[in-house]
Amino acid sequence: MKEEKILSSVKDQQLIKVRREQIIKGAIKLFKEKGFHKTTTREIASESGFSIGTLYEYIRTKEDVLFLVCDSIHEQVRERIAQEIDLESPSVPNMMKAIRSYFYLMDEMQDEIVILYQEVKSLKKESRKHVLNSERDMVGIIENVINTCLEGKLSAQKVSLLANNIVVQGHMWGFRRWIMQKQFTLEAYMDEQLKMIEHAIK
Amino acid sequence: MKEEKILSSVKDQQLIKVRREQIIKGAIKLFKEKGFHKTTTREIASESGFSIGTLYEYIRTKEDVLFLVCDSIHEQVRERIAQEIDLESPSVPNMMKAIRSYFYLMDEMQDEIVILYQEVKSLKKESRKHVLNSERDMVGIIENVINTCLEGKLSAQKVSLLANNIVVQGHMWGFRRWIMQKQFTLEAYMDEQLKMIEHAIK
Amino acid sequence: MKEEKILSSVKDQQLIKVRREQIIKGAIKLFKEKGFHKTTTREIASESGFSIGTLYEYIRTKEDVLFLVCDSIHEQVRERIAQEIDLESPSVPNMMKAIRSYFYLMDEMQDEIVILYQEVKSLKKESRKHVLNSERDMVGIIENVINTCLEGKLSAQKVSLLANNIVVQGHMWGFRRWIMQKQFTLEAYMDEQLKMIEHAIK
Amino acid sequence: MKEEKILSSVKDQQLIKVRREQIIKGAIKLFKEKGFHKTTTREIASESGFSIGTLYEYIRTKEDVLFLVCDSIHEQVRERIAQEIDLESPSVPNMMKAIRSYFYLMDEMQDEIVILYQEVKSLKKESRKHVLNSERDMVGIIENVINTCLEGKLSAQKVSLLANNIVVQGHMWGFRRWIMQKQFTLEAYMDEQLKMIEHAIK
DNA sequence: GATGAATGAGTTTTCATTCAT
DNA sequence: TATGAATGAAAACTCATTCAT
Repeated sequence: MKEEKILSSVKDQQLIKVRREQIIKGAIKLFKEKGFHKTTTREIASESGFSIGTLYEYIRTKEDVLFLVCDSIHEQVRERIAQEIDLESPSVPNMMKAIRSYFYLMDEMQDEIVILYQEVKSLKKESRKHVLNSERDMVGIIENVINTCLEGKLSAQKVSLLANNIVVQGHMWGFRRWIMQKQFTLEAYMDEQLKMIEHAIK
Repeated sequence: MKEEKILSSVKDQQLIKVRREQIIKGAIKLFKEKGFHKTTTREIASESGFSIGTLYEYIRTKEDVLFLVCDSIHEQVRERIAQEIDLESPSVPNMMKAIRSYFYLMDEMQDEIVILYQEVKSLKKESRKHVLNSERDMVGIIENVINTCLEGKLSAQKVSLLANNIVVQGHMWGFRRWIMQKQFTLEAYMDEQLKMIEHAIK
Repeated sequence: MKEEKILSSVKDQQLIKVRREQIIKGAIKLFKEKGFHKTTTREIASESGFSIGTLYEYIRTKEDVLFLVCDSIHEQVRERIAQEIDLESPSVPNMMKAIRSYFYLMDEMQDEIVILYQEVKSLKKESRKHVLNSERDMVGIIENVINTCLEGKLSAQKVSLLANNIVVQGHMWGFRRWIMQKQFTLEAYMDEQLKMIEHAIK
Repeated sequence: MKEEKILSSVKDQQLIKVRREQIIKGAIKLFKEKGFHKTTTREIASESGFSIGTLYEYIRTKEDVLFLVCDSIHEQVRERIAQEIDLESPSVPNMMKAIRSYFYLMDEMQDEIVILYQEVKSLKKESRKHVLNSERDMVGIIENVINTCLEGKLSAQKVSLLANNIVVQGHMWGFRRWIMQKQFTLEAYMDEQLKMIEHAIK
């Protein structure tokens, strides 16, 4: 992980972890409400439960908070997906189940996903790269599910495209909620998308 | 359209149009490079070729510029699409041609699309609604193509979902360029997406 | 008068007079509502019925407008007072009648008087002097009434003080309206003030 | 008092008090010289001895400074008057002494009084109301002196009018200094005004 | 004479960051 | 380690004034 690269003047690693979790939690709440730019460091500090001075003991710049947040969101997604996807007995139905789990997760994490879509560009090159790599990993996980369940029936390119489509379809449920969630229930949305995917892999 | 709702202290409507086009052009260039928040009104003014005072003769607030930009992007997309889509002789191949045209357009307008994805949330409710409505219109156009070419073969819901998928697939070529354009040429991307769509409508 | 000292690029003296009257009328209306500082030259121009460019054909600076206004207010007071005060048959009752006339006038011109109290300090030294001289003239008129009617019964100092008191009592009916006009009708106010003045000159 | 209603981002109440006193002192100096509108917040900050950023830690808007100043002026007057007026043994001579004290105070605070006359209108409704109430209190104090010393000899209306006259006569020594102080010494001014008052209450 | 678009210096206000305690 | 007062660069926006048409 790259989080360690963010410097802190505090020595106690355990404390750093605790404080940063507070920061991430507070910041996500605020970013959901008003976005990164309209949130001030003072607000982040107070939402995190400590003073502005203390905040700056655990980060160097406001952008560090954004990085921490983006990284943490990916971390959460990764963890949850790892828990839910079961590739013990690979099969098309199990692949569908996995995708369904992913969609459920994306529904739960809508606001977080929107943060990623809107604020990643505010990261410096280096951090942005790291975050995009996490995103790439996510695609890799889906690709892996597909490959395992379809036993190489599809070309690598097709698998990659399908995986990306699935990932983005999960996102769009959230970032296009103003249109998708007006016309579909989550179940209907998933059913229809899955049907199309089934057609595509036949 | 809503552009007219942005007040200007200048009376000459023709001049307003010309100046606002300058503003939009300058602002898009800057927003592509550094985003809305990191672009200053002074930069917009000077990139547009006039003084800060003159800028403010044609807009009320910085947010007006963002609205002008978002609206103009949709306007461009709409115009171009209208030109290219030909529904005289509806057929599946013509539908594919239309989608291909749309993908080409999205390729050309990648940066603009990214602006929409990242900055629309900075608009006030009212303006955001207007912009999202333009987006809805875009989906409507695609739905129309599908319906015309498939002669009602698919349910309304399926059509809507398919149209949204196509629209977003056009966008993702741009906003996920760091992953898609590393693995696909534009042609390959379109070919593969179109194949999947063909499967889905069979 | 000093109004002539304000330069204009227009030659036609009659036109200058007409335009400046428009300016004064418009400006007084605006100054009453929002004060000198919060009124813009654009507003003055449009309230006067012409363009900003035309406004600047008849004045040099925004301060000129203020001077025009202050001078005009004094001019109006002077004119009206001259009309109303009749010193043909001097007597204490006639003096009281004159003071009463003055109070009525001050009641009518409350807002204008408030402008003087609040904005004269924004004039440049030169113009301020001129305006203060008009004010001095006003005191002179009242002194004259007193002297004529009391036939020199009071010392010059007493007359001067009494005149200043009367003048300011006229003003305070307006600039302390939030307290005076809550407790007194204009008639009651005048009656009581006149009674006190009568005591003082006995 | 209402000063507490002005928000500060600083927590230390004692420090707020100290800093605001600095602000008030600096601002009064500047307002005396150039008025509220021509004084910039930067000038206020530097005159107060700190940076513009620090100024804004103790106030919200420039208008807050004006309110602080107006409120403080009334506060000073109130304190000083309370000290000087002695109603232990009420009598006409003691009343005269009290008025004299008030006149002395007004002489000392001329510039401050002029600030009130010229700038109160720049306060928002709420703050203006508060300041005018302080002014009403001042009248109340004088009324109280009169009532106590004259044991109800005069009607309530007469007392109110007399008190207002006295208050304004105190002010006019300052705001009409260009005429009064050219013709009277402070002593002569007070003597003559007091004589007239004596006539009035007989 | 009249117009109104263009100008840019100047103003208020914000907020990330630092550092003494 | 934690605090929060101090800082000042930077930003949006205004408006008196000019001048070409």
